[in-house]
Amino acid sequence: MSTAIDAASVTAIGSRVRALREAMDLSLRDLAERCGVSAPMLSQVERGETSPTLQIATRIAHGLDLRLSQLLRLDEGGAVTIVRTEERRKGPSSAAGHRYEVLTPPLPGQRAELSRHVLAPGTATGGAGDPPMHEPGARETALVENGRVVLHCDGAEYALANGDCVTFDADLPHHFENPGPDEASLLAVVSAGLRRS
Amino acid sequence: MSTAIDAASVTAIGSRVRALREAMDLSLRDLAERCGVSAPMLSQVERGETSPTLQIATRIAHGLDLRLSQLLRLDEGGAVTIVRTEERRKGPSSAAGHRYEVLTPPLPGQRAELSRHVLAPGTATGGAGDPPMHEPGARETALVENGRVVLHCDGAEYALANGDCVTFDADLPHHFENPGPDEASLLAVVSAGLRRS
DNA sequence: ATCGGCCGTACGTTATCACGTACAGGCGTA
DNA sequence: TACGCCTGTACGTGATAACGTACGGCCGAT
Repeated sequence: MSTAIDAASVTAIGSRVRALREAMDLSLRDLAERCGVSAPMLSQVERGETSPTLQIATRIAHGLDLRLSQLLRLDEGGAVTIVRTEERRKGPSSAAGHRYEVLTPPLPGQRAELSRHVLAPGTATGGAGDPPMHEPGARETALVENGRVVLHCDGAEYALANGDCVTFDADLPHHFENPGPDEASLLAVVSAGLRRS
Repeated sequence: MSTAIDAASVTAIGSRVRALREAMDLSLRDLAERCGVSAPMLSQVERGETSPTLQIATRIAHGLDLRLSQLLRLDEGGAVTIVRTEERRKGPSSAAGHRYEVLTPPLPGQRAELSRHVLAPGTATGGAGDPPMHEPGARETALVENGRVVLHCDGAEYALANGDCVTFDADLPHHFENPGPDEASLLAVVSAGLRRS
């Protein structure tokens, strides 16, 4: 089932490996020694004649000083995508005092989603209708643009001032709160984002 | 060689698949039908008793509405890391008219690097000493904070106004230019960041 | 010209992946 | 209780991934 797509991506991996290997100026045997995979196997993989095991693929990636996930990241579409200011997707203006916009395009291959959140004094993200918690493995980076906010993450609190940048596991329960007297805004980068069907 | 690491990550993948499947409330046979892989195979993969082929792994990922690269991204670890405003790493102030700061911590597990670039009128990123081009597979998202910039990517040019957001493959040759009369600043999110040895 | 060394690939063997079927255990219903 | 239905796993078979070895082709050195 869907073997066509599979085959395509598999051969893509192959040429990718070859390109990287040649870019590093390694012979098949060099790479074979680096990663513990036989040279003929590498040759077959590069030519798309076989689909390596995750185990083997991991070793190949490591031999190229890559993580397997990085090696496979050639799938999702290339080119350039622009989202103009007026095209931004607005989040539901549900929770009082909290509004946000998503700045990145809604592509499935998108690895990082950028959004800007504005919090009125005394309000917080995570109200009903807000994006609550992220999928397992998700990771979030937030930059405080204006004002002060408090990050509540997995029970703990972290006070953040203007310009501070915080990174945390987004699959833990979390939300941002604006305690101060002034309006606060922050940029959030969520890297991961899977989706139910 | 390095079979220990392999085994670890492979079994990790397994539990990951199981967690995701259960989170989607699917039985083995449900997922089997969704992705075209037999239920017993899925069971073995989930328990780490076998290392699936890239082909099979791809199908499994698709059955979970994921790209394989996303499924494998469970590597690097967690917690919360804060970079205060005054702790930011400054980029080399080499190129005249271009200065930048890195906002995210220098952790190896970091998936997305956030940086702010300021361009004086008539200048561009990519001068000598600047971060030139990114590793293969890297992907970059940029948000124009102030002024106007032109993205040069792989030969083509893209005019960006204040507030525009652009996403592109960062392993292509690219740089930003500020043509306008005013100073321009932009936030860049680079997701990937691998490293040669 | 000829040899040595390295390149990438074709061959044959073994290990194991992936399948279909068949089984033990839990749950709601008749 | 006994039945049907579903869950997840053990078994045996065919396909194939991965190995080691061996071959033709290319380049530099002697």
